[in-house]
Amino acid sequence: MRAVTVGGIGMYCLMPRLAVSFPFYMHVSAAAGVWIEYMSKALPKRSENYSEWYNEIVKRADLAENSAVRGCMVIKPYGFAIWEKMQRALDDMFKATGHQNAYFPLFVPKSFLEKEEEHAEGFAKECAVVTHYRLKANPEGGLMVDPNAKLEEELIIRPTSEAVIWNTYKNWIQSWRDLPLLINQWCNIVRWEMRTRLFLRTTEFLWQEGHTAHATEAEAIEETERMLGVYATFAEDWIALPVLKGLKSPNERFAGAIETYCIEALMQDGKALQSGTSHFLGQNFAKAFDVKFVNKENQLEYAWATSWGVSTRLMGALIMAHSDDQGLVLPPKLAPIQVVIIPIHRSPEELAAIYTKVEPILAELKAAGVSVKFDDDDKQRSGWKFAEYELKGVPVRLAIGMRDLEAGTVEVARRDTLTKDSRPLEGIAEHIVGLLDEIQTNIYQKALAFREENTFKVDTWDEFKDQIEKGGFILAHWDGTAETEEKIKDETKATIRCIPLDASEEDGKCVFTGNPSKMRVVFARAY
RNA sequence: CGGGGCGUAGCACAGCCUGGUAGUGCGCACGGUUUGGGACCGUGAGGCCGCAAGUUCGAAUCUUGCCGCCCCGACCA
Repeated sequence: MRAVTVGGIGMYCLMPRLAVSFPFYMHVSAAAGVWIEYMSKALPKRSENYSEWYNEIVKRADLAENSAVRGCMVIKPYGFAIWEKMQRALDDMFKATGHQNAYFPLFVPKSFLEKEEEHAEGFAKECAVVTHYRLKANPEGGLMVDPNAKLEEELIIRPTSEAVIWNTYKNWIQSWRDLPLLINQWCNIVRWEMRTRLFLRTTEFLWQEGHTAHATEAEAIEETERMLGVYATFAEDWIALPVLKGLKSPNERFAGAIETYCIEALMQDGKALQSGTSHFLGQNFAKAFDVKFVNKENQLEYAWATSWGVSTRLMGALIMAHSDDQGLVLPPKLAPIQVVIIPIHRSPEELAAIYTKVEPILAELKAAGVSVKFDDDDKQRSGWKFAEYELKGVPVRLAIGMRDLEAGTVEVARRDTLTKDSRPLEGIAEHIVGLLDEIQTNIYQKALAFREENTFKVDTWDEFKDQIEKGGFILAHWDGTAETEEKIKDETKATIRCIPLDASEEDGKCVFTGNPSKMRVVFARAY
């Protein structure tokens, strides 16, 4: 990180000395406002260094920071507030589809993890293992692991909970009357990744994992697809993020699954981000953990399983999908603060006068369910606040000063378009409620337009290699073999993101081998 | 695990080549002037210069070893 940030940070540090002569640029916004933007505090530009831009935005918008523990982040209050809003919305959707929350242990005995063979193999390489249960004073100072406190059996810190949960389900499921069993858990998990990035890939992360058991294959598949639908709806309606729904190729399938469904989103740098997965697990786990039930015909059967999850990676998707060079852009539905009101005053008397006008607006907005902050903090000046709330992605900003009091107006600024205009105070709350909806829609439409502009049908290998460098989703024919997929990955770093659920049959030739193909699949480089 | 880079104040860095008062900017504290797009001036606090050993009269600086972090690859939600 250090090497990369030198340019950016170094630049800011030089600024004060050069302030007088340093060029600033103005950009005239579409509606009325003119922005004067001093570059001194600017973020790195997306166009120049996307990943540095991402890292800086996460830190400077106070979302998260690297902790003292390798690969693990501290999610800061502002970032966590966004995550909580995501949790709330998702949790409501889970409940509405009949699920209940429960909690299972952090530790998975090694013998449990071993039981489903593919599952074990898939996760073995990235497990944190607890081998001892006690420390003792080290004669050379500090503490040491007590060699006498070795665990009989190692405990794995859950990389996912299928094993513990299906071991539990064995005791919960006896009859078809016990099914379906629809459980979700919110928790943290650990996957020992080689390289980590805030929110996108951390050693420990927060997620939710749904684990359901069903009496029939059809029911389980229906559940898998239902939850994929929930994820897609959440992504589109809340994150304002258009997603492709599809199936993973066998190579990319979850370890232990018969079929993995996913939602895939396109980020502004042209890379794909897997944003959620829903797995049809067949009877694999029921067999591994001996979960049988008596069906209506009084016959013993193995239960059918699904699991599905989304993680704090969604925060990464949220940031990368919408934000700009001024900072975060939050969809109103997930913004911890939807509206900020900034008074512009010189004295306590002026502030008091402003507040008499602001108070009813605050009340009206709160009554309408809008989260609004009146920032009369005297320690910062208004200009500083403008920049700060832009950095933090607050969707709507109102500024009100003495000029407005005289004119009976208020300045309304939109974060998504960076426009501002002056409006009458009269009826402002109602206007804002409508504006928040408009912003939510606009952000989604913008992201959708971006994805459409960056989705390409490609039919030749040369075109493919060329386009993959430029980024975006590539729709291409594939012969359906793992070998071809592997070779394409080796040559281009592109993977099959998904086989779209809504793809129509179309005869064609595999872009790599020329073998016959019935359908286009989606290729991209991915996070 | 392979290849690069870096550890000096809360943060970002300079100083090291050529050994001898520990420096700059941001931030922080106090005071004043300011306040419609990241204010300015003044004063001040803040350091085991990653750790250990060595060379030397003397080490942030030279040597050796260790530890940690970051970036690029392989692995992944």
